[in-house]
Amino acid sequence: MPGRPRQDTVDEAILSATIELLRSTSFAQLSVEQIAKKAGVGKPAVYRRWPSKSAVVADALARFAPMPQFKPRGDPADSVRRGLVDFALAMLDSGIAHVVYSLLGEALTDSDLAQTLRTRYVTPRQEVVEAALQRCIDAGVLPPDLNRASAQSLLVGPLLHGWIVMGSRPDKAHMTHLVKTAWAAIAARTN
Amino acid sequence: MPGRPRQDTVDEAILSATIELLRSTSFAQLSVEQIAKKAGVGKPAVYRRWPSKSAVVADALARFAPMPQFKPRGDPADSVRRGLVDFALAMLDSGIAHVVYSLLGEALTDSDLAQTLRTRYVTPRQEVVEAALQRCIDAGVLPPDLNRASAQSLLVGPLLHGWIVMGSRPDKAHMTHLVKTAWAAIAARTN
Amino acid sequence: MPGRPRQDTVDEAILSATIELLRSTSFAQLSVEQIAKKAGVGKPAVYRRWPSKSAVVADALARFAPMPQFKPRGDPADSVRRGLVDFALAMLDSGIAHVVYSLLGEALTDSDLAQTLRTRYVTPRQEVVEAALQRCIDAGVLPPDLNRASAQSLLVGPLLHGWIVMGSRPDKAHMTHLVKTAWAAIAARTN
Amino acid sequence: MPGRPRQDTVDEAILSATIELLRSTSFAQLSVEQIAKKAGVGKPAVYRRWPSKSAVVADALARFAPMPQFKPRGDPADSVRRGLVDFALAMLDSGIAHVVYSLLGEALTDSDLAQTLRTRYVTPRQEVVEAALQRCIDAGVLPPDLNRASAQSLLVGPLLHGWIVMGSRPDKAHMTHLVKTAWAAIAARTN
DNA sequence: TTATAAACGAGACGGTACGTCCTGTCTTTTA
DNA sequence: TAAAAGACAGGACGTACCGTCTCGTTTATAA
Repeated sequence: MPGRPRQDTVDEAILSATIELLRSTSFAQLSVEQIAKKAGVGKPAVYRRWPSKSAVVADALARFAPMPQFKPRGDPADSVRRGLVDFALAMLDSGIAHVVYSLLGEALTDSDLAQTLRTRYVTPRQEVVEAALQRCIDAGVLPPDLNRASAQSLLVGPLLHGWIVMGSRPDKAHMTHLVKTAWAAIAARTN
Repeated sequence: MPGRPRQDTVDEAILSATIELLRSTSFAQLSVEQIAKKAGVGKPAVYRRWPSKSAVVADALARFAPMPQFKPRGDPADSVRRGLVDFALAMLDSGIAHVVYSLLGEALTDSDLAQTLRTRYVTPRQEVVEAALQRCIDAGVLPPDLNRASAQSLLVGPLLHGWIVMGSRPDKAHMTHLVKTAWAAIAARTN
Repeated sequence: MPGRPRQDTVDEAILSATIELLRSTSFAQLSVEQIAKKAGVGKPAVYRRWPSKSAVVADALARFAPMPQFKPRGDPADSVRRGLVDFALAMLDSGIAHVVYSLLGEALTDSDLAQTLRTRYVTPRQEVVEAALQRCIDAGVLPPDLNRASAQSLLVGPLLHGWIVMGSRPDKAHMTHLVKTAWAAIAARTN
Repeated sequence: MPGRPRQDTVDEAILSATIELLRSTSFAQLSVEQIAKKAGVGKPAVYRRWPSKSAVVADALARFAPMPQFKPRGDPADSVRRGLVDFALAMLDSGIAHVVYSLLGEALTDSDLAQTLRTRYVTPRQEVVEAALQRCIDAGVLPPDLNRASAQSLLVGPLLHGWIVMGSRPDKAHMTHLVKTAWAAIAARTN
């Protein structure tokens, strides 16, 4: 197939510029023009790759947002609890957690965006958590009939809830407390 | 002091138009011009009352978004659990829950908005939940040293978490399950 | 009629900027963005008044291009001949004669532009010439059954023909020669 | 020298496509991209051959625009007059006369274009007319000291003047009248 | 009762950004 | 090495909104 192929460096430059800008800008205030300028790229180079600002941002998150990590060795319950707390802290430190909320809000009235966001951002992270939970089940520290979706909501939902609604950054101790409490609940009963 | 006083009907028309539009539009796509047009009002009438689109939307949420309601009689624990589930369902039915996420995301880089949103939207709702939890403490079904912030995060955080990340509307049974599990956790131990 | 009225100063600024730019730019290279910037005006202020670049330029010509002038006293034939030569020289000196050709070319595939250009630019100038010719007929120096359209073509057509095709600026003597020769032809016979 | 040679068919395709498009498009609206697409050719193939849109169009005119033709036999004056009228009619019928005006307008602020246009379009046509006039001088029907430039302006200038400024297509009779009147003037006196 | 002054709907203002199209150049594969 | 194909940086297009500023009108005090 003839024609000049797209340069991967351009993709990279656009996504990097996007993440960089989002550290100091809200999603609504971010503009494609800023992105293109910061990336040293023409606007059409952006639109050739993504159909909208939302899509660029979704991809930038997929590419650069933190991924939960769980140590496969040692106490599996502890691995999950520590991994989730570290993930939440990494989100806070990344400076882009606010974008996730804006974008999830947008996605609820834009099914294309929702599709992208789930495939590229949400699902990969859920799968990592799922695998960690499975190790706990295999080790017998979680019940075999655990409802995975519920468990994820109960463990992850509370972590950034206080931060997003109150704006005060939670400390590690508080997060550890939250995840331990939730863990006790899901470990105690059949889900 | 002379001069024509502001008409309350204009405030009302603007906020109603805003909520109406938000049922079918994302926050980013909503414009003040649309709001003014739909409200049958000039743009200056909007800017005379609020400094920005965000501020209008924050006020519209404060005015029209569901408020948690708890029956003061009967089993206090059941009152809290039922009240929270009903609140979450009301948010889903209102068609504006997505705006809350977008707006909370915006608020993290806009302290004026954050201030408004907390004062007018978040805090009033937290206080209602707080009072309901206090009734449980008074009745002895929750420990007296309960950490209120943690408890709210653990109870509320999971409820819409699955919906926002997966886009599938949770049913009442699932929500009831979530809130019961979380409740068991906070009731069981000292927080 | 409600609403803030348009400012005449904005019209003026846009047309002046247009003429100014056209002295050193071809019609094809001129951009609405340049015009707006030079006029200290937003692009929408231009598009609120005219539907296209062509329309702005047509109006600018109508407003600022030279108008033929004929002395009503003295020898009427001499008045016409001198007036036409002076008009041609004024067009050359104005630095915008080239635009007339580009625009007439555009008008042939754009009937809206053609309409504007004729109403606002061509016809007013033809009428002035027509009146001067009529004075000659009244004075008996031109035949009463003169074909006006032919006469105008024969007198005006040759004047800038050499300039436009060869690019060399004709001098006054040459133009005087052309108009005198053409005059002899139309005065000699019934048209 | 090695390598693939240029295909003459490409030149041909580009110029044909240009002329074809110009029958229904103004010069300003024409784009190189359209030309390339219509010619089934890449843009670089165009830019390899011509430096700009203007240059392509100038060459297309040189290649496809009508050329004045004069019968060498019979009455030489009649030959010139008929030839000029037929030429003007051919220009009208070709559907590209409007381009000539736009392009001449552009040429006045673009000396490269002016150069090309004169060498390839204007001069060849003037030379043909010049030769026809010379035959008239040789035959004694025009004065030997005829100013050729003036004569061409007087004969050719009026022909399309009415059409371009009024937009109404002149008929053959009217053109014949114009050229005869002008002819009488230049034949009558020393130029 | 009459100023005065503010709010009203409307809409123009200087701007910014949109998403598209085109420019003229550069880079790839194919022939 | 020229071909087509098409990506590249850049710039202009014409539109939608931004938040501000007149307009002419309406409406309620305060003089």
